[in-house]
Amino acid sequence: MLVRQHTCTRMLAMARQLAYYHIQAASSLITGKTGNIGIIVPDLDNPFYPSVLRGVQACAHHSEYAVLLADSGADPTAEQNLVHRMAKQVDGIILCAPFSSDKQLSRLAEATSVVLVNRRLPGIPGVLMNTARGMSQVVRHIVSLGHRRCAYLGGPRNAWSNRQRLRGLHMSAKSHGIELVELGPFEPKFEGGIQGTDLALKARATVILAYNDLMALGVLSRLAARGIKVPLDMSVVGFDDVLYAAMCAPPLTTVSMPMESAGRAAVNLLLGRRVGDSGMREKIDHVELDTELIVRATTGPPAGADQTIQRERRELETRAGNDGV
Amino acid sequence: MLVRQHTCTRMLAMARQLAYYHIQAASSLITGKTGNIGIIVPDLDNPFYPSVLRGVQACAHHSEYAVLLADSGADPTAEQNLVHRMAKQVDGIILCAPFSSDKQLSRLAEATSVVLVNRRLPGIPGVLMNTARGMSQVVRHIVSLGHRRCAYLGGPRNAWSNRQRLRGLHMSAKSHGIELVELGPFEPKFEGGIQGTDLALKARATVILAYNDLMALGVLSRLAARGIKVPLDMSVVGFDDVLYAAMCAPPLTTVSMPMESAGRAAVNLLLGRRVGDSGMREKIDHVELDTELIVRATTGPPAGADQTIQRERRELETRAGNDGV
DNA sequence: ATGAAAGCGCTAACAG
DNA sequence: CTGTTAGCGCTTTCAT
Repeated sequence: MLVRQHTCTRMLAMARQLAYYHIQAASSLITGKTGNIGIIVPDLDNPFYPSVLRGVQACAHHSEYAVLLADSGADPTAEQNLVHRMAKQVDGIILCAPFSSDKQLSRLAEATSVVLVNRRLPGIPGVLMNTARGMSQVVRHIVSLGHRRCAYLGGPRNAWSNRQRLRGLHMSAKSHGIELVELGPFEPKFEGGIQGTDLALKARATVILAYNDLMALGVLSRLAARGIKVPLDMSVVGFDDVLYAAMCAPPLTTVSMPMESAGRAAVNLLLGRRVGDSGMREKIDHVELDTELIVRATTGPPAGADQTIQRERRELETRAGNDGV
Repeated sequence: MLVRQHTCTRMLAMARQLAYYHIQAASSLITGKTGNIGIIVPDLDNPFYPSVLRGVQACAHHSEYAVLLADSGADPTAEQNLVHRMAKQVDGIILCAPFSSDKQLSRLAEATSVVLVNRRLPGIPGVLMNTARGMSQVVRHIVSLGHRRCAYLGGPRNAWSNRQRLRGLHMSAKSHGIELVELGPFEPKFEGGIQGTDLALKARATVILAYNDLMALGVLSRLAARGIKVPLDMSVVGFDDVLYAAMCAPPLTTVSMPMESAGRAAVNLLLGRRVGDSGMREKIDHVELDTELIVRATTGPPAGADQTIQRERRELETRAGNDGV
């Protein structure tokens, strides 16, 4: 396997001189490996996806893979086509497919090696985010602030992660005995949040939990327009921790999703467990990443609680005074 | 070229039966066309680039091309490598390269067919955005509001578009006789805007013009933290019109850059004027897209002007009253 | 209108 | 350890 220094240099020089360059297509023809990995996202306008894209891109390039990108526009049919079109020129596909049915996905997984992001489906590897954990942190947080009635602004009814979040929320809400008003479904965008706000207000919730940050931003905007102070008169919490969540006013309390890590994990999964790899070793084909509540400035005690808290504080002071004397 | 109906159906049936699918790699070997186009962006975290990516993606897929994506991390060296790595498996590359030198870019353009986005370089096709136009609209807008002293929060010193914006600003400022305080360079991000704000305040500007929206958002945040009302005590205008510019509070006055159109235009340029296409026809290799000032809620008359305006209004009323009698 | 054959640049298997 | 060869799936050209 060793080659003399001299020979090596000579070869390199010759290669350069002939302007040689490796043509992937030719070798792929015979090896069957393309050196590409594909990623399909439903909507590049949602800052969530550029973030996972970033992780995918970084990790893939680190492993000398190129990245093929496609935007399905959240349309399952388009998604099908894209996967099939891509399948021929990639070694595997990372699929962000919140809307396709399980059956559709299973069919797709036959065309090529795929790993799902943010969706669990037995038999297909995937990277998941433990939203139940984040959700339970949210509930404990708002309960500790004194909230008793919470509105959830739902995302698309058939989005897997929406069902997931709702499930986590129901569990936590029940175990903490808080009332849950379930609103929606809404478009998981700014406008959806605006719509949901008025409904939540009417439902007399003291805290609004939005399906994602984009919606939460809409909530913030609508609340401001209606002269409702955050977090004084209303608390709001989002989901995702997109870039803007930290930049808005007031900065948004939200559950951070490890989007970039998810992208990296997806690539590793894809590269570690390939299609022809019918190993008997236990397939470690699911990765679960933790989510974390990030408390910023949009959550506080409910309006009613202020007086309670002030009363308590006064009592404490009085007592302290008494003790002092 | 015609084939009988019967033969056609038979072929199709056979193809299906054999689970035939076209392998791009094989044909690319002989035709030299890969059916892919590449795009290299400096930073996926800047919402600007996902937007052009969207345009590229949509347009490419419309033309049956696949899209190879790479993130250079704003590093010219990485960019060089990426281009060379990509060159072999794409028919052309769309390059968002604000930081590379002209010489570096020229060298890259030899490796494959490239089109530049947001950068003019004779000899290399590119899609440009007429920032001078947007900038002049900005200046006219703030002058008409009564501002006389404007701070510009500069982006990276060597970013092409920063130099471009500055040039446009200088021209317009001079012709309208407004004072210009040039600050920076700053990181073209939220944090950069925060930094710049205090400087602009100290410089007693009544309007802050940020290199991009992300910085403008930082300005808004810092201003709020310091209790300075926008647009009452300070006006701010951004650049780009990213998604969030319309969603923040107050909504940001900004110059909209046609990012998605730019992506589409880049693809068309690439596909229309290919490497072997040494036509004598005048090479229409530059596209210029218009930018437009979007006036939202962060610009208003300067603090001092309020009284002036009120006085004027009073005078008008008085006169009207006199006229009426 | 259809069939046959050559060869794109590479890798893998085999011969020296 | 080095050199040779066959052939991956497709397109193109040439012959029928």
